[in-house]
Amino acid sequence: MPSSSKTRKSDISISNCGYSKVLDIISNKWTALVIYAMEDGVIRYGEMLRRVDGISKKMLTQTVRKLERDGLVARNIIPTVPPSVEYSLTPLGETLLQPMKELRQWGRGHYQEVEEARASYDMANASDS
Amino acid sequence: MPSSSKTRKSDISISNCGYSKVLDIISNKWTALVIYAMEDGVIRYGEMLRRVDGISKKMLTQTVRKLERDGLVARNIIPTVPPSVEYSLTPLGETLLQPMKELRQWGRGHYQEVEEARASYDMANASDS
DNA sequence: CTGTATCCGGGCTGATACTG
DNA sequence: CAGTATCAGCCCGGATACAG
Repeated sequence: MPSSSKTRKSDISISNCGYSKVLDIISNKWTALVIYAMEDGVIRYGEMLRRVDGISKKMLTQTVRKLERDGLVARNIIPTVPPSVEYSLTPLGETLLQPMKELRQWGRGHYQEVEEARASYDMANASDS
Repeated sequence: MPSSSKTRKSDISISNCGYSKVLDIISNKWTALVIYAMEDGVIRYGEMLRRVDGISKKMLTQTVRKLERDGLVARNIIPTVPPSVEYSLTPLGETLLQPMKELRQWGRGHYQEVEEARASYDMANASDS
């Protein structure tokens, strides 16, 4: 897993908007969930593994590393035996938490409408190929 | 392209949060960009193709169809020769636009910090494998 | 407890060509 | 103009095993 600054796919054509840059950060499957696991403060690795339901160790590490690289998450290694590692949001990460909360609130408030729209759409197009 | 309501991968373990549901809508590569192309009002297919830099016809259609199914976008077919199709946000879509704008604003305001953090991180870990 | 390494399958995505 | 169809590649992400 190179920590290179090599350009990724999303660098090619989505650099004008400024919004896409945020997506590059939070659009991964687990990123947002991991951030939310830290919204109440410091949390340890194993605790996150439990809190973020369904995530694997691999993806948790990968996600948290990326967030650390982006400066949104701080990692604090406590040299005990066995070792423990604490994660928390940086001040920068906290500023991102605000807009994300609004998005979550939108989801809670409107997702049912979305599901109804889907059902309605599928109903109307049920006979199509 | 089935319009089936078959469960997708993201249904398995990310149904508790309510936030993930929003991600299911906007986390695709192009979805957010397409929504933004409509933020100023009605826009035609070809115009979007130009406005959303780098998107292919296939992905534009696919993205816009999904949004239509989710009830966020309205499609208005004008029976001319050659035909033209207008897209616009539904009232529900407009409500989503608000939180998204805040996210975009965050990106504009903080992305430079993120880039600096990345550079710093890469610098510190340059010698690693 | 906190990771890392490897395999591998599926879906997203781009490129291209075709259609009404 | 506004799509659809098909092919192929690549990366995401899950499972599993191993390590400090």
